[in-house]
Amino acid sequence: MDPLRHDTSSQSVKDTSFEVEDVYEDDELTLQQSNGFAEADVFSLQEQQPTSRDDTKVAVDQKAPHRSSSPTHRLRLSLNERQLRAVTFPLQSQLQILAGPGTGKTKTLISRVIFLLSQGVHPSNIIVTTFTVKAANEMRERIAAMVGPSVASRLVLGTFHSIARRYLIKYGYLIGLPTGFQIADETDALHFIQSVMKEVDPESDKNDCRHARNAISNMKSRAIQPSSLSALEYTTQEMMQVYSLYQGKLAEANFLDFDDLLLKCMELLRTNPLVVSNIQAVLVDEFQDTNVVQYQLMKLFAARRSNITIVGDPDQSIYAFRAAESTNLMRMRQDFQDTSVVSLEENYRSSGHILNAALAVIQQDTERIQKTVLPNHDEGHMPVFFPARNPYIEARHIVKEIQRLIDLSCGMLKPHDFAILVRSARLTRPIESELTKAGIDYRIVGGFRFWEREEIKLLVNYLVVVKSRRSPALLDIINSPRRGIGSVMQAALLNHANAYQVPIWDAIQRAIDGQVRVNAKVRSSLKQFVDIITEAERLVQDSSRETPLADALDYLITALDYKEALRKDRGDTWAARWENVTDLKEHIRYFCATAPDPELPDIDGVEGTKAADDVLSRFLATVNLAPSEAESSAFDPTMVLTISTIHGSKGLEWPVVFIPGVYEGSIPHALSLAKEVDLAEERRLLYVAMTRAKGENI
DNA sequence: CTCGATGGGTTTTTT
DNA sequence: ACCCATCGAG
Repeated sequence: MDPLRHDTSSQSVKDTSFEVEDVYEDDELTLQQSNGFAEADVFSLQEQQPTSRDDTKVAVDQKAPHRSSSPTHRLRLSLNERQLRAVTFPLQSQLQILAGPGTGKTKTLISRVIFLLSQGVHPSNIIVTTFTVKAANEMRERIAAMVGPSVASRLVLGTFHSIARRYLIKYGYLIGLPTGFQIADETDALHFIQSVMKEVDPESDKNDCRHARNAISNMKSRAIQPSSLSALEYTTQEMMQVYSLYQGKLAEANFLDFDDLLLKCMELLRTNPLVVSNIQAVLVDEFQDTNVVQYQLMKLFAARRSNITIVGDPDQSIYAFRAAESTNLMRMRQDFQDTSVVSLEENYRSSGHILNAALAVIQQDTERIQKTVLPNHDEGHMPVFFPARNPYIEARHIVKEIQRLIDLSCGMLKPHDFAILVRSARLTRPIESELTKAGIDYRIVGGFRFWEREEIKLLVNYLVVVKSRRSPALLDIINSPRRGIGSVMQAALLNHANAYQVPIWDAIQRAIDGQVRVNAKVRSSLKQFVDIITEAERLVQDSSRETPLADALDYLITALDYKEALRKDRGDTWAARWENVTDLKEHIRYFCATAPDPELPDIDGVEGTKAADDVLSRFLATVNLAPSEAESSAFDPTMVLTISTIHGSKGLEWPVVFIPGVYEGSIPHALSLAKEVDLAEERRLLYVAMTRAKGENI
């Protein structure tokens, strides 16, 4: 027998299961259950939502033949007692599922969704929020595997941000939001802040801007308005002024930043609750990481029936720096006095020794609420502590250990069974170079994200300019690749734009037309630049093409001679960068071929805006909200090891986990040493990292 | 004016 | 390793 495989049949838990068959056929939901939770074996319910008229496209699955003769979607879930109780908890109530690491949290949440469907709740009347886009996609896939893609695709499922965006696109006009708003990513936001900061404090540098950006985002996450006086307890008059001016700039350019998406959606639902009147159930994953605004949004989503299920674990709250408040758990119990709590205590993931070590870390927090953890595995191996003199020795040791374990297990452990989890993205460097020396492939999640890479951002910014002629993006690309438009020329253009109150794009046009004095060389460069953009725009809008967006990108890359530019400019890293460009091309082709986000259901009595959602805007929104890495599929996925920040590792697990840099200054981070609340978060961070280890009964 | 070379100072975590 | 400020060459 495979000694590394966890043998589930030895579980002491009572196995309970239910099956869903032909769940969705012609608007009828059928559930078949066995030895499960209800007396009736089979019952079916009419799709009963009068407020939803999302019936036009239902026929997709109709070609599925009848139950008796067809292969049916069949699902068997084995749940333990607590999980089952949570899954089948009565509707029209509030439920908190407190689930420690490795207790089957996601499985329980998914099963609850299936349960709700089986109870006749229409999928488009269920909102499920997840913490990342990746988690949302995985969840949709797993649900689709059980109930079919047409049901799964109708769930309103995504991050708070992406769901908010969908509501705002459709109903934003109700609160006077201009159509076609754009989402400001981190770079855009910083650009705006920068220009505001210059006005307020000409001495300010980039670091001050970052600081301001964080401070403002934190206020917005708490729903503090720029006009709020009480905010002065937190921050300075000056900062509030920056905040206020920043909001002005955003509005002027028709931008919403991440926080605005949530705030505007909150405003929308407060003033127009009808918009979510169809919603029968709201489920929130990673509840301990929601901020106040998200909590309010959750309540607003559920305003009609107050049917709320949340899953969370205060011990894994690691986003307080982003204004997440795990006290939302208590807040919810106060707001909804009948809230029930189910704790999942059985840990199916880690060995006993690992759990004990992890608990020893987190129990140092005296404020913490004690929790029962029942290891389902044997004690297993002791975790190893290796004191290293410096990062290079540490990296070498880790890589040697990985090679040793692979050899020792006779290839049973493959590189993809290993993860290296770091506190800060930059700590990966020595490790990367050791891995490269050893010839082990790795991928990095979090940290240097695909979409944040310079070459990717540049090309995306070209697309942004093609779409909107947006000034921040325009300034980013105007001299990249180098075309002789230096900072002085840029300042001149900017000046002209400001003086005449026109967009920078127009200033460029005027320079070409000779209304602004420039020398011939610059003029021809500008002309060339403008031509490239207009030609790309023509391609994007050419509806006779199959993949206009991908074609436009190809054109841009060729016209810019981007490969050559990289080779010339980027020394030894140009090849890797070019590879990223190839990945981007592939990603866009794939994107062109994929279906858009499902539309929100129409609500009787509320006019929705038909999403004028062309490929390019959809793509750009995806880039902003879902900076997931584009999986480079070139190599064997089992031969790839994972490097991730601890934050990025949440919800994942590996047989072997290394946590480098566990020393004061790294974990806990130097910037967190001053305050006990921050230290507590660092402890939880280490706890999360340690509990990623999937213990095996060897 | 632009560009490339040179040298010094640096970085938490992210939707 | 990357970002920035500075400076001299074209």
